[in-house]
Amino acid sequence: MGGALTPGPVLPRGFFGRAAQEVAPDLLGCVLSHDAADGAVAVLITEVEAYAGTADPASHAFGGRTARTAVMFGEPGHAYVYFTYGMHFCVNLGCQPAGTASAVLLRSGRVTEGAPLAAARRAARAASSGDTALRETGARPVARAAISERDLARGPARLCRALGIGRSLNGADACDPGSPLRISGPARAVPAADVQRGPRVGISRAAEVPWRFWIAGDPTVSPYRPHAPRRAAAKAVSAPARDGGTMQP
DNA sequence: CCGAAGATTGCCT
DNA sequence: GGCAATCTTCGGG
Repeated sequence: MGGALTPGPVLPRGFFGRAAQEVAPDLLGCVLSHDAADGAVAVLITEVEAYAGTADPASHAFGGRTARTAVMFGEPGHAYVYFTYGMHFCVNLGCQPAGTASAVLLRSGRVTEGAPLAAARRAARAASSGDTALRETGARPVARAAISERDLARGPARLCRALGIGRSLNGADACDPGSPLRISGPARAVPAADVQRGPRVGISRAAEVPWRFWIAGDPTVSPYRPHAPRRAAAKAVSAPARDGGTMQP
């Protein structure tokens, strides 16, 4: 109970100087903190995924360094923040020495500090998007149930939203005690028997590699979803019909 | 320059 | 359980 959730000191950079699949399970139970202008939020990490850089077909760094993935090739312990699906941010922590790209994606967590602020950030997002249909139909907004504490940072994009992590934190040094974004050691070590592993979520390549790690039984762990390719937008009235008619269900 | 996919989420039926 | 929202990134022409 009392005091048990106080995080340890900021992790040393050497912690990240290993392969991502070794670092990943050790990040469970650690605490990511962000001090922003509107307040501080901290999250205890409950679910992560390892990405092995140029050697991993599922990694953004597969095939080499680009402007987007440059942080992963730099000094370990820095945040690789990327934007996806036109609306979501996700945060990784870089591993391996400079020159070698790899990272651990922080997928889910439990808010341990600043829950009201985290809830406000999540609610603001819900209210500001998806209201096109409301305007077009003239319908009034439906009263939205409060976001449960469990869902505040459940899933990589929601974790970023709760923490207020955006593009400006790309490259932030999470091992610097003076940084606004910091990663601290666990308040309590997670017993090895409580660490489970399985396939990574939502990737199309190397989906069989079991580099997702989570705390067994934790309610904030996001559900597993296999990769679902997005259907090509059918904009014209006439269909392309260039597939010869064969389709597999 | 243009096209296509994407380490997701939330609302729809 | 299906699918729309929304835009950056990167590779190919």
